Amino acid sequence: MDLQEAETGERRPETLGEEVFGRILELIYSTELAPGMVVNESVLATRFGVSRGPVREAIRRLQGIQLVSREPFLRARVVSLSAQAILELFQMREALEGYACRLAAQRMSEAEIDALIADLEAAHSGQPPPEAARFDFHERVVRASGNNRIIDSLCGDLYHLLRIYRRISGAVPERKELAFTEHWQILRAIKMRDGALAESLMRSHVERAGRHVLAQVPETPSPAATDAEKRAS
Amino acid sequence: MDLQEAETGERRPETLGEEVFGRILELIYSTELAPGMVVNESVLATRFGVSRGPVREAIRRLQGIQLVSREPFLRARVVSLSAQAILELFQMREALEGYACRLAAQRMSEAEIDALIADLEAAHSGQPPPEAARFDFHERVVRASGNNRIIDSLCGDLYHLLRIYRRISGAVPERKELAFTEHWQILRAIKMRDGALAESLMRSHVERAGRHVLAQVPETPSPAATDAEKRAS
DNA sequence: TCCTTCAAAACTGTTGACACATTTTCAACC
DNA sequence: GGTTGAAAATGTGTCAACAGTTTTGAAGGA
Repeated sequence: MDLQEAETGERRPETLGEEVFGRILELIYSTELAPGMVVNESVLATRFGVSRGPVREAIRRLQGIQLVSREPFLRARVVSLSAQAILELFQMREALEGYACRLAAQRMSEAEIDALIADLEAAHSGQPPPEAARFDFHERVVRASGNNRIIDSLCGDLYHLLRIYRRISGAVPERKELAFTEHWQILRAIKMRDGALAESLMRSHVERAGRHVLAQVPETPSPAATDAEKRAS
Repeated sequence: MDLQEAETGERRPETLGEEVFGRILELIYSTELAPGMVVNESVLATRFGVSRGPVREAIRRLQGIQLVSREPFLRARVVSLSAQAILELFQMREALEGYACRLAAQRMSEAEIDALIADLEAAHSGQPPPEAARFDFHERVVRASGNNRIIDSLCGDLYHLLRIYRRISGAVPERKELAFTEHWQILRAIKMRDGALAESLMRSHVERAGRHVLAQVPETPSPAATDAEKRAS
């Protein structure tokens, strides 16, 4: 289980801090570290076979992207988003993805647009892709905006938070069909170079998605906070 | 110069990491650590009379909010924004502050709006306030949006970056007059509860401010990068 | 003179130990 | 039986030393 030995293939020297960061992220995604649970430095350090330094660094980085909350001498915990916080998260997505969509309508080349349309339809009609190269419409549009700051914010920090709560709303067939239609309309607006329309459509789409997630998570202020203590020991 | 001794007044236990973070921030604001200059862990540690641990933590936090750039084993440097990066920064502000403005138009009470109008006019007609309680129109509007995630992003991370480059465009009388007019128009739209108009006006206003900053910083890919080495030694 | 090579210097990454704060335990006391 | 308060236990904050990597700069060759 040692980290050093796991690094067999030669690649450019990655620090332990980076590695541990990714490992903890996986623990959070897999709900082994569920929202509300405590993130213990020593426990993780011994588990990964490293000292507390790199673990501490990784946790601080997770704090930076708001995945764990913490105050000076208190224990760190995986964030447990309230309904209010989820609403705010999707509002921020509305603002940023809407604007990114407007930029994309201005900057994408005809070829890029056509390629994106083709990929969208292929992903919809074809069988589910091999997960490795999954088609992510939102990420594609955001990256097409060309604004690296917005790209980093949406595909970095916010994406991690969304991913925790995406599992909830995933795999609902009817929603999937509706999403395809909305995605297709957005691309149509981009192809027409109507930035304002594209932005408006994207906002509506994100807002709808947000409402859907909120409906699935009606009232769970800190679901795993209590029994988390048990499992941590 | 020791940090422990400087902390004479009793307050709740703040960690050295927090303290050092603030100190380095001040060094960056005062241009003692100018864009492009190296941020050396050991040097700062001895300067502040602490070990490298807290300094390292503070630097990592500065990396998190994108004020210093760094790769694994390379030296950390204060970011030196390119024209492209400044453009992207203001675009993100457009998206976020515009949306915040729309939210503010929906959520502010009549009393809050009137108070904000009064403060705006007082700050404009009256003599420059005592700096401590400076009137910041943008921050007031953003906080009025009620979206904590957007508030943290704009008043936290982005604000630090803007502040470094705000010095450049500050104290230009004609710009100041124009800004007041634009601020006043935005508030008028908010009072009319016209969120779409308020958002549109705020976007134009931010974009104009961005162009103004860009005009002052035409071509300086890394101005202090070269002579920074000298001063660092 | 310029480029290459290679060792010393400087710096960052990592570690284990120690100091301090918080939480929990548990016994004395109302 | 419930409450209070001190001490143990747990966990975070800080430090100094060591290890690995990058940079520096001087010697050697074309």
